Amino acid sequence: MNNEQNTKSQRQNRTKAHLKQALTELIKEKGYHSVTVKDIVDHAAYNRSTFYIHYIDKMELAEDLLVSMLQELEDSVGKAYVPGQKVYSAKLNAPSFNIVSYIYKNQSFFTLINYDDTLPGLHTRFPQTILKVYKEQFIFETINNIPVNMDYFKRYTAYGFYGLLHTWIQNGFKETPEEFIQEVIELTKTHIHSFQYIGHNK
Amino acid sequence: MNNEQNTKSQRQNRTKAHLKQALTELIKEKGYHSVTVKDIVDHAAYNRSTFYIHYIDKMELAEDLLVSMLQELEDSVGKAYVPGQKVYSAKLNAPSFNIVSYIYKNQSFFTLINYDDTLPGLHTRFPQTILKVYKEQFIFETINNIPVNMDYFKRYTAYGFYGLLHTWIQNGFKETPEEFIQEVIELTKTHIHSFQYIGHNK
DNA sequence: CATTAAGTGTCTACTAGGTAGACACTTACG
DNA sequence: CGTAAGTGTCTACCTAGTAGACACTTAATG
Repeated sequence: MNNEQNTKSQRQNRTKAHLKQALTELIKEKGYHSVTVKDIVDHAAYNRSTFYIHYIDKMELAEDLLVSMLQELEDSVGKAYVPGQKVYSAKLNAPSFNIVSYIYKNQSFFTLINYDDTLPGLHTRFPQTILKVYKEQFIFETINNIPVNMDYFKRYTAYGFYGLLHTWIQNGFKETPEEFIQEVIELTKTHIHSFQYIGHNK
Repeated sequence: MNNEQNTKSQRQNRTKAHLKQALTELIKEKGYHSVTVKDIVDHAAYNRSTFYIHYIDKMELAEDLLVSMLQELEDSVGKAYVPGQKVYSAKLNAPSFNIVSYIYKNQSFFTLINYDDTLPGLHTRFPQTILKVYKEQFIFETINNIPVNMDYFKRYTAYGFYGLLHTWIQNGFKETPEEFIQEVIELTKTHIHSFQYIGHNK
C-alpha cells in the first residue's frame, strides 16, 4: 500500500531528477538565462510535453532543484556516519563531516556557485542553509570544563566554516573530504584554544 | 517515418544510458565484480524487470558500455571542430584535439582506468582504440619538404600520445584540454625536430 | 516593416516502456 | 543446516512519456 505510493512515484522522481541534472549541466554551459525548456528536454532526452507534465516552467524546475538540494543537505547532517567510512570520534566534527560529505558527493551541483548567471537564489540561500544547519547541529565540546557554546562563538565558527567550504568548492575540490575536514578540525581547535586564552586574560 | 524510429527508441536509449551510468558509478564504489543487477537498478531508480528488458545480464551491459564509448570515441575523431571552441590551425593537431575533448567530456567513464576491478576489457581495448584512431587519423605535416609519415614514426608518436593521455587521466585531469593538447603539440614538435636532425646526420 | 525562425504553454489521443509480483533456482554465510 | 540475497524469466497491467497540432510571443534579419 504505502509501498505502492513510493514505487509509483519512483518513475516520476526519476524523470524529475534527470531534468534537474540537465538544468545543472546546461547552466554551466550557457548560463541560466540562456537555457530554454527545449534545451533541457533535448539534453535529458525527453519529449517537450513531458517537461510540462512535471513543471509549469523553467523557474519551477530551478526552484525545485535548489530547494531539494538544500533540503537534502539539511537532512544529511543529522544522519549517522556512513558505514564503512572513517568515523570521527569527536562529536565536534560529526555534523561538519556530514555537510562536507554531502557537498563532495554532489560536486556537480555545488560547483554552480562558481558561475555568475547561475541558479536563482543559490548565492543567497546556500550560505544561509550552511549557517543554519551548522549552528543548529554543531555540538560544542567542553574543554577543561569550560563550556564554549556561547552564541557569538557559534556564529564566528559557523562563518569561518562557511568560508572554508566556499574556498574548497571554488578551488575545485582539490582536497578529499577527509583531508579537508581535518583542516577544519585543526583550525577549530586553534580558535578554541585562543578563545580560552583570551578568556583567561579577562 | 525515419523520425519515428529515432524518437521511439529515444526512450530505450535513455534508459540504457542511465543503466550504463549507474554501472560506471558503482564500479568505482565497490568494484565491477561486486556490482549486482539489483545494485544497478536501485542506483538508477528502475525496476529490476526493466533491466532484463534491455540486457540479458550484467556482462552484456558492461560490454555495451565499453563498446559504445570506444565507438563514440572513434566517431568523434573525424568530426569537425566544435563551434565556439578554439580552433587549432595545424592539421597535425585536429584528431588529437578531438580525442582529448571527447575524453575530457566523459571523464566519469575514462576514470575507470584507474580502478583494478573495473570494466572487463577496458585496460586492453582502450589503448587499442586510441592507437588505432590516432594512427589512422593523424595527418603528418611535411616540414621543409621532408615527409615524416613513415610507419615507425607514426607508431612512436601514437604510443607517446597514449602515454600522455594515460597520465592525464590518472592524475585526474589537472590540465584543461587546451592546456594538455598544447603540451602534446610542443612535445610532438620537439620529436619531429630531433627526428629531422637524426635524418640529416645519416 | 514584413518575414522567418525559435521558443512557449496547452491540450488530446495513443502506446510501449516500465512496474508489480510471483516463480524456481543458485550461491553464500554464520 | 537454514535463511538471506541475488538471478533469470514470465504475465498482466497501466501510466509516464510521446507525437503533433494549436495560438501566441519574441528576436533577428533584410
